[in-house]
Amino acid sequence: MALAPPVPTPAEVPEVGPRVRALREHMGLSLRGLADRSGVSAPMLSQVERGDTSPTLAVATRIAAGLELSLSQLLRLDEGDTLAVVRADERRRGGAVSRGHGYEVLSPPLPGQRAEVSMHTLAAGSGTSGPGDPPRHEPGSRETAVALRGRLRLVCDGTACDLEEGDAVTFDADLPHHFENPASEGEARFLAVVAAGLRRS
Amino acid sequence: MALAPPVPTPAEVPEVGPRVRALREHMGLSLRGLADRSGVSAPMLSQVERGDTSPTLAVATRIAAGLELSLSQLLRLDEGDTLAVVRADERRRGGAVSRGHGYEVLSPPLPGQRAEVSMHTLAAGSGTSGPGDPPRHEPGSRETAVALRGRLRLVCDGTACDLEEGDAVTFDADLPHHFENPASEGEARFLAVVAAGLRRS
DNA sequence: AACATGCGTACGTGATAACGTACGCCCGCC
DNA sequence: GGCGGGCGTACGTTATCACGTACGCATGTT
Repeated sequence: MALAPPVPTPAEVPEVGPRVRALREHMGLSLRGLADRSGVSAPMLSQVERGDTSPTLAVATRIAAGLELSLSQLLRLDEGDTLAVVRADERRRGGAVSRGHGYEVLSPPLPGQRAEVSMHTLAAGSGTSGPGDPPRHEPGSRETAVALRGRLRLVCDGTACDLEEGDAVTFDADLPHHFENPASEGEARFLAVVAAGLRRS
Repeated sequence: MALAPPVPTPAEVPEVGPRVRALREHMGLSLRGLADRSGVSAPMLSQVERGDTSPTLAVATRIAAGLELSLSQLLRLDEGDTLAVVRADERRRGGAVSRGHGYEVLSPPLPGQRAEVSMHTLAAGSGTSGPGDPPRHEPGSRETAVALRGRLRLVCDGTACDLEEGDAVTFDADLPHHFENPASEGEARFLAVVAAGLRRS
């Protein structure tokens, strides 16, 4: 009985085929070449690429490994379009979460956006949020921060990490974390990139 | 890109079983309850949870949907490297693709990395590459660039786009594109974020 | 030309994923 | 106690995944 599920989600099957083909060709590999690397037969790869069959997780993992990717990397798919400019004077100014902290979102609010880029400014002695309100991001997201001016301290999951001008740090953004400007005077400025997986509502 | 090893990756299969069971029980669902929501039979769910079988991508997607997750969220078993710092003096300096162009990669070369962050410097009148060698990225990837110093021109798919200091732009990185410093004197500096993804071709 | 090499795909077979049904089990309860 | 209903799992069948082989088609050799 093809009963409509009670409260389910649309269950759209991902089309990994074109992606596998694009990645394989991007590496300059033939079907048999990828077959050797992955342990998956060339005809199977062809069928997967054309969407004739839906591979097993085990096979999909081996394909991803042959492409030197993790499975979750291989399966990441959404849609995006065109080109969007965010001018310096029309940025979305972030709400003042804590005093001494200001930020602007540099990436456009488009659907299909996979990475949010934001510029942050911290007054001397201030931080991105209080400990009572940990601004942890969506599970699975990763954050890269680049110290552009001044000195910066990242406290991630209880561990502090000091950054000099020009340093960069990458960490799991779903852990509780915040940034501080430890200097007694002078503004600190850093750029943050949060890359997240898909989100369902 | 050195494609040295014929069998480079060991291909470890992810064990989603315990994760599915944990998520299902966390939602207070029985096997049949999740079966109704996902459209996957209860015995199948039981086998998947115990690792008896490796589900198809299609089935795994329906299971994830029943758990109100995307597939990549369900499969997110990226072993956490938690935090990685790239110091300003130990950056991987990019090869000099064209004269007057230098760049450094700020994000660590870890697996599971979803966004590559790099800092670029362009001498006056130079560009990121010649027209003969378009540095387009992997199909589906998206790039966000932030102009940090000087003026910058992005030529994406034949269309030019001028950026002032502080401006940001986001575009599909699989299109042929390059950056230029149109000024007659003075260095330009910008930060680039490339996030991988999928776009239908 | 003819041959050889490598590409992607069609074919047939064995393995197994996925289904529906049915069993044993533990609880709450007339 | 007996009984209905829920749970997770074992069983047997069907659909299909995945493999090895082989074909047609483009290349590039002697």
